[in-house]
Amino acid sequence: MLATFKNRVYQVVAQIPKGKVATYGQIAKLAGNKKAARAVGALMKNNPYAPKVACHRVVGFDGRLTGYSGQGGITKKKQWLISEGVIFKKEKVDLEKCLWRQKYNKIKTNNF
DNA sequence: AAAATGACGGTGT
DNA sequence: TACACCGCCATTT
Repeated sequence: MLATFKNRVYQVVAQIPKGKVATYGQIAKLAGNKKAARAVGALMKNNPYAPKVACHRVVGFDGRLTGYSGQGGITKKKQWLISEGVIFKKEKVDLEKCLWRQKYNKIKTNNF
């Protein structure tokens, strides 16, 4: 396993749980470069690890469905996500509920 | 090695 | 919502 950027991206994407989605920027950040969101998309297009890599669970920063070279394109991707339990707001994903969170925010043990 | 490419992110009209 | 522009980055040719 080469520690290249793209491999890290595939590694991260493969960890996205069902019913959740991640943004290109988030993945890029986890991979080491939060500004490499664009590069992430390009890597998804190649997607040599498909279907192991859940490329369909990757959405835009606003939950917007961009890209997807798969069959049916965006429409199919949308349906696919819905089937996994992802909630949709019009043409966008409800990031408030379905955004993948690798790290949970520190819980306040001493509230008040 | 340099140029071209793109499934982004953000801002403006 | 649509369209145009620009900045950014890794991969590919």
